[in-house]
Amino acid sequence: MKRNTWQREAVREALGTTDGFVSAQGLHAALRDGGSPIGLATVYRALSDLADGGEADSLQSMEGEALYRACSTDGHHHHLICRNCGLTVEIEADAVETWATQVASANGFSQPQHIVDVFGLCAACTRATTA
Amino acid sequence: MKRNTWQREAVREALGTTDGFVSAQGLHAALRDGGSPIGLATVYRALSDLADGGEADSLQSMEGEALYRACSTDGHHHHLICRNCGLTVEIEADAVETWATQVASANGFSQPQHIVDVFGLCAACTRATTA
DNA sequence: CCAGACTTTGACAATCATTATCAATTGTAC
DNA sequence: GTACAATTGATAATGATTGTCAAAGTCTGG
Repeated sequence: MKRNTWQREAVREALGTTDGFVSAQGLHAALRDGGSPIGLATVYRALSDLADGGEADSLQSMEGEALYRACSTDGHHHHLICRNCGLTVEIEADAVETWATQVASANGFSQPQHIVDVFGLCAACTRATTA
Repeated sequence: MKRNTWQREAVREALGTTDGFVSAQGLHAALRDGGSPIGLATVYRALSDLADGGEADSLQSMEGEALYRACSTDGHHHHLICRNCGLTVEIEADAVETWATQVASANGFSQPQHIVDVFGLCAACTRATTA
């Protein structure tokens, strides 16, 4: 049985009000700063529950942290992430989906899963870096 | 100045004789089993040197480990990996390359990097699992 | 509203991969 | 061979994540 606790709500809301991807640690820090006495372990649990339930997406940052995000699009999609400021754009990639499936089956693989993410510098950060 | 030590050679060779991706820990264990007194830290250092020098590819497994592999293809390419036995197929993906670049610039992003890997069950493991 | 059953919490310890430390060792150039 | 600087490796340190378990919270049926 799943129960409704203010902690879970807090995590869900904190995720919702964040623009880009956040680490569990970062989200915990933010909640603490906001005055919430929530525990770190609880944030980890809530996040992986949300990810399991499809309410959040997760990915590994290039530094090896697990990052989470509440995504607006319901279905399967990928991300374009600014490696400087964290700005995230959701991208549809039907072409890539079918490509992945094809490549997999062409080589005899079943149950394909794929990791497809694009990192870069957003327009603003590109300007800032160049300047 | 770069020096040639038997340790570096050992790592290079161990990588070369491995089919799929290996974790640093796994490679170290293999070398030790083979009678080499090489140190764990050294394996890590050698691997990241090889990766830097373009002699090896690295990726993050779904379990959060860093995996390494000596790749035959010189240029940029991606991988199709069996999540059960580690069998790896190198795949060319021009379509994906251009797609990534396009998506990035369409959204104002510069310096695009992308992570594109496909995991699945290879033919053999599919049979084994179904049986 | 109340009790009891069952979850969830959270402080803390434990784990796991990886990185830093630093003295001892070993290539390399001359 | 000698001297110098890079490399090694045992071990400690780090940092994210997960396990533990008693205490506290939540839901359900009376």
